[in-house]
Amino acid sequence: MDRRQQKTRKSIFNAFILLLSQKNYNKITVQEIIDEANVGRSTFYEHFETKDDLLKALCEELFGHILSSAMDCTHTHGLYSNGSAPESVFCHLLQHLQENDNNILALLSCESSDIFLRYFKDSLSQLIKTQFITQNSHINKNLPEDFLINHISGSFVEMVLWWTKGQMKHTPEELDCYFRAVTEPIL
Amino acid sequence: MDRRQQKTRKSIFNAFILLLSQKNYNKITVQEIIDEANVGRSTFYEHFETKDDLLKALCEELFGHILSSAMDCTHTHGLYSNGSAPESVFCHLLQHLQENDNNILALLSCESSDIFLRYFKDSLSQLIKTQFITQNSHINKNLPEDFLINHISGSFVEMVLWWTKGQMKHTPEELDCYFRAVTEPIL
DNA sequence: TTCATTACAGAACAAATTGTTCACTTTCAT
DNA sequence: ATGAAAGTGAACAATTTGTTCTGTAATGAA
Repeated sequence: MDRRQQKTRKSIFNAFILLLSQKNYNKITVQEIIDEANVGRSTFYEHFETKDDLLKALCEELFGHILSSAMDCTHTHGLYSNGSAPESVFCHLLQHLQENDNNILALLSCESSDIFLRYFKDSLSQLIKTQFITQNSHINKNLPEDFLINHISGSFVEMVLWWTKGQMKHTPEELDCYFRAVTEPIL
Repeated sequence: MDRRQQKTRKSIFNAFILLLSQKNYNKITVQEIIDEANVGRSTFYEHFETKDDLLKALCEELFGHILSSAMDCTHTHGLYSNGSAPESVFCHLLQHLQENDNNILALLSCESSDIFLRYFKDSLSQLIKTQFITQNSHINKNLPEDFLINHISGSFVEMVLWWTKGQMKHTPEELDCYFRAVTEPIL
């Protein structure tokens, strides 16, 4: 990819993230994005078809990394590692979020964070689903599998939302502990 | 309130709900709303300042009823009634939703359902909070109270989302049973 | 370094949307 | 019946969107 393209793409992403931290997604105009990114109007539309397209591209870029990283972790350890805490996939995810690559925390705590958490949850559900199939520890409960998957992934993103909205006054390790406390008893 | 106002307001609400079942909130224009509602442009703006204002008014109208009804239920029975199922506030809420007053189910299963569930969750959190204060059954756990409240309300709306997205192939009683299975063990 | 390719800038453009205003008509409550 | 309140419909400026164009500058390969 041309260096110019990389630079432009990154400028637009950064401008977009900055604006998202200031106002609602719906209220952001393409004009504001290109002003902040300092790129021409036609340039924007050569990179992205619409504002929604930009949003989608941003989500894919950000959560692609995180989820694939988590996927590796899951392969070696399972969803929860048997026994002690630190290798939990969920803890791994939380730590990864706290590292704040690409300013992802700005997105998860902004006014439109729902959009990103929804995207995150969908990816997370798929991850958990594959894990459930190999694990089967839940069969003895008479709860529908897709209900359980939805509950786990949903609870996780709701926790992340609570975490970020409250200025993140907890460590990933504490959160992981809380999450285990409310999910392990039901598996 | 004048009959004309009632009629106009209801027309706009219905048109809005219909459109929400067809396309994303962001993509709906005021022009489409007034065409569908068959009211004049100036009339719309006499009732609502903006589209966002309409959304807020709709939420207040719909969830106002449901939540106040649940509030009464909570006062007499507590969050979960001691012992047997049918008086559970959550079951009551689900039954209320299934009655589909004002076509609320169309909103909870539409593309923009997040918006409504978010509003619903905020109201629900307040309800649960007051209940927790009087109940205190969770003090022995070392989980932050606001984390627990967020977890309960969050799990509930995620369940409702799962329910509606899956064409509601479950009864409120079944859902209540599932919900108890994943929340009672942690209280 | 040269040079063809590719990306960007910037302006202009039509179309759509928003929110306001105003003169007019209809409906309501008494 | 009549004044008051509500709705109509058209017109309006101001934004916003997405496209198209010409000219300029950066890139990467030979």
